[in-house]
Amino acid sequence: MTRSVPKVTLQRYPIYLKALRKLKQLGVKKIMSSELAKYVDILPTTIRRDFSLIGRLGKQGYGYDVDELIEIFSNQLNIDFDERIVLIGVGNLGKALLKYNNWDHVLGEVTCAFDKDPDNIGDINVPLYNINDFAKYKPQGCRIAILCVSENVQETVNMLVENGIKGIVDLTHEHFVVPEDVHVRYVDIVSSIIEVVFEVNEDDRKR
Amino acid sequence: MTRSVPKVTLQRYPIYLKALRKLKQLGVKKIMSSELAKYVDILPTTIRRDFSLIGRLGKQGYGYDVDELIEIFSNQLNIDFDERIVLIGVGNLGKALLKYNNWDHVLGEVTCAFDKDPDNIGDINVPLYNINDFAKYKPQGCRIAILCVSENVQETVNMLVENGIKGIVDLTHEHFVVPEDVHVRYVDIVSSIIEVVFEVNEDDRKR
DNA sequence: AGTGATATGTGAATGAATTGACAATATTCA
DNA sequence: TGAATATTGTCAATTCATTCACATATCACT
Repeated sequence: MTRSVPKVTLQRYPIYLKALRKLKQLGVKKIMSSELAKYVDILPTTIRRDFSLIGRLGKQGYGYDVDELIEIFSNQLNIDFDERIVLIGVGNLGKALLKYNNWDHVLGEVTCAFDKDPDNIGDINVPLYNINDFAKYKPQGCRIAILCVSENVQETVNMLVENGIKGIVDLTHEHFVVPEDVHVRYVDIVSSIIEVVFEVNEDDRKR
Repeated sequence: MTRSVPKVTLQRYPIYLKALRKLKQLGVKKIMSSELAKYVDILPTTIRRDFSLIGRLGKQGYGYDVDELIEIFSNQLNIDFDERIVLIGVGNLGKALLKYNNWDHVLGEVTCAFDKDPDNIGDINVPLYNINDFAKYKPQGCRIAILCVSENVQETVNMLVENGIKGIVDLTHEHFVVPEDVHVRYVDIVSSIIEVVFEVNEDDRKR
């Protein structure tokens, strides 16, 4: 992973990983780009190109070894992350996410959570602290935060950034701004719905 | 919206819409591409180009009218409040989503929910039916489903598709396949985290 | 009303991503 | 063991997206 990976490829890696896991579960041992292509609906060439950015993962005349591929993907992605992730805001959604915390062992789990009102939250499976003590309890080297708060979003973000957070996965519906060296990914169901609706409508028009 | 809109532009529309709503709420009446640019972190030219695909929305020497823009976007995107959306699978996550149901009045709320075990679910704020009765209780004209099940994913998807679902917003971690006229958007926190981590790491390397 | 200032909309240039085509190479089977 | 087969990895061509640069249109002010 030394070369710069196109943004779009980056978006496809998780798709591959997910599909490969499923295939493994189905007992598939080897796969070739053309089969995988049908499975994930991405052209074989694109797949091979994407894979080749990580290394020579396949064997000519044979295909790719599923286990090996999963291994390599996880490692390659994992190198880049023994990553400590914190969850900010333990409301309904935050709680639901924590229950997911066994995220397929795809990445480091959520290390701890913060909330403005930690006393009124039931039992959760990670340590929970007051958001005001973020500086104090922030795990060493933690750079990534999942943002689930519903109030004071901008203020919270500012505080996180001041304390070294470099990447935010945003689950609020609020808009906020960050310095340019901080990366945000929006996880927004509403936006996704809009996009799907739009696609469906475009299809309709064509017919 | 007669011309085909680039995929990437499509992904930006919801970002614009969200930002514009926020601006409106703050009392902003007009905005120019350069201001909006700082706000959403997209270059002014890109913004203007994206907008121009819909029509001549702005006024030279003046900028864009916020209200008007929101209006046009919503219309053009066909994000009516009429869109009937169903939720499939009312587990932790599904329940958390239902609590969000007042999605900023951006689009139609979730009309009803389905689960394989509707009796063991507490109080929720929409009608709840057994997934086996989907055909019976599916709202008229409903095309969009939010998928939150954790088991029998493929089977569930097949059933939905057979019953006229054309767009799926997928919150499972499972891989599944759909006919090509069905559109899927993955909402996957794990993937998002992976992407953010990548970006942060890439930044690190550059410095 | 007319003129200057300003921001849009877009053609042309650049840059990024996808796809086609094939040489290189591992595997398989005689 | 060696030839035939099958599939990868990658160069080159193409398609798609971004950005530049400026002509064009609207507003604001005198």
